[in-house]
Amino acid sequence: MVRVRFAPSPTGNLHIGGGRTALFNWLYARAKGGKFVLRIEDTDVARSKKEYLDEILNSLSWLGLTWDELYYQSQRFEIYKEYAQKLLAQGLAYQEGPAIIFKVQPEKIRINDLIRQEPIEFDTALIKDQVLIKSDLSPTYNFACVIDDALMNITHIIRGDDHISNTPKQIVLYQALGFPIPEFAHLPLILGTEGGRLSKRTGATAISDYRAMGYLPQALVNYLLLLGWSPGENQELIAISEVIKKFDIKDANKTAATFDLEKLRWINAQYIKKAAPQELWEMLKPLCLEKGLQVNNFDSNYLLSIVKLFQERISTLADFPEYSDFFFIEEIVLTSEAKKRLDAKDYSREFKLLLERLDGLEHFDCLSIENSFRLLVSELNIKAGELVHPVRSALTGKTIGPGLFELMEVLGKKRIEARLTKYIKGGV
RNA sequence: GACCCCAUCGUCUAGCCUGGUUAGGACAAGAGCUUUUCAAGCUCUCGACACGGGUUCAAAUCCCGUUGGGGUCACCA
Repeated sequence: MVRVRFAPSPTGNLHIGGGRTALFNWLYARAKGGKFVLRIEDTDVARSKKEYLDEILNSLSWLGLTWDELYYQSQRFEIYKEYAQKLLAQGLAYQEGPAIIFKVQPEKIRINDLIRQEPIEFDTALIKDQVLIKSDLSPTYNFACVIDDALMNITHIIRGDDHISNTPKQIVLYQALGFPIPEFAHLPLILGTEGGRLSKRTGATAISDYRAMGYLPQALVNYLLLLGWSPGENQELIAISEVIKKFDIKDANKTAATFDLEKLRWINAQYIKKAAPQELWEMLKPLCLEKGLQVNNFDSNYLLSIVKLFQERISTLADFPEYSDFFFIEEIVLTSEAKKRLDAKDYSREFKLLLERLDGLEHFDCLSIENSFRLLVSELNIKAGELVHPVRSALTGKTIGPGLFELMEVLGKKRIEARLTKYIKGGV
C-alpha cells in the first residue's frame, strides 16, 4: 500500500512551496488508495511555535488536504535515542561528548528518482560524518527523518528538490539500520519572479496570505497543481476529483516553475464565476463585515442579487467589498472622477424627469428601467451615455461598475430617489 | 568553490520515452467586436525549441560539450 507523508517544521508558516509538496503527496495517496501521513518535525524546540503549528494545520485543512495519521517528532525522542544507541553498539557510530555521530563510509550511492529518467549518483566520500543525536540530546533532521519514514512504513518520499543532497546522507542511514529504502520523487522548486526561491520580497509566500487576499482554496490548489503537472489535452481548469483519477507522481515536471500571480488571479476569477452565489456569499460575508459593511441589515435576496451582479467582474473575494460598498451604505462617498462627472453640469432637470418616469413604472425591473430610461433620453434628444454617467456617479459614487440598469433594479426605487434628489436643486 | 539538479513563447506548459508537428494550449501583452463605464465574453495578432558539435535521409525529440539558471554543502529542518 502506498504511504506518503508531508513533514513540515512548525518554525514558519505553510508557504506556497510547502503547500504544493503537501498537495502532490496527498494526491498521490488519494490516486493510489494509499495513506497520507502528516508528521510535524518539531525537534527544534526553541524555534518551533504553537502558532505556526496551528497555522500549518489550518492551511492544510483549508486547502482540503486531509491527513490520515498525525505524528509529532517531539514525542518520539526515546525512539531516536534507542536507534542511535544501537548504531553505537554496532560500532557504526561514535560518541563525541553527549552527541552521537555516524561514521560515513565511502561508497557510491545511486538514487532512483521517480520523476527523473537517470539515477542520481553521489560519492559519500564527499560527505562528512553525520550527527545523529546532538549535544542537547535532540535528534538531527536526517536521522529522525529516516527513523520515522521507516517506522511509519513510508513507501514514497515526495519532497522538494532542495532535499536531493540530503538523500545520500539518509540512504547510508537506511542501510546501516537495515531498513528498506523507499522510492524518492524530488519536486522542483517554485521560483519567485526574480529567479531564486519564492521569498517575501517577491510577494506573499504563506498559504494563509492567499486566503486573506480572497483566493478560493480550489483555485489555489488548481494553480499549484498546474505548477508542475499537466492534465494534458490543453486543460487548465480541473476539479480535484478528476485529478485524483489521473494523477501519478511520475508525470510531475522536473523543471523549476516561476510563481505567476496573474495566472492565479485568472484561475481564481474562473472559480468565482462558476461558484454558486449562496456559497460565494458565505465566503464574502466575513470580508464585508471586516470592512465595516453592515451586511447583516439586509435580506438575503438583496445580498444574493448583489453577489450575482459582481460575480463576473471580481477576480478575488477581496474585490467585492470595495466594489459593492454603495449597496450597503447610505451616505456614499464620491471618487474624484465621480465628483467631476456631477460637477460638470447641473442635472436637476434630467434627474427629476428620470425619477418621475421611474415612479410611474409598474414593474421595477432591469428591462422596464432601461426602456423608460432610453425613452427619456431620446425625448431629451441626448445620447444615453450623457445621462448614464452622471446617474451612475450619483447612485454609486463611482464611474465604474455593473450595468446601470441592473444595479438600479437591485438598489431599489427608494435608494435611487434619495441619492438622485441630493443633486436636484430646490428639491423635488 | 565543490557536489547535485534543470533547460520549449515574458510566464505556466503540450510535444521528448517510441526522431518526420504549419511546434499546440493557457496567462500576460496588443488589436477588434460588443457597449452606459469597468470588467467579462468572443475573434484575431505578437511570441519559444539556450548555444555548439555529433548520430541520422531526417533532431525540440537520441549522445557529448559549452553556457545559463537553480539547489545543497549546520549539533536548522
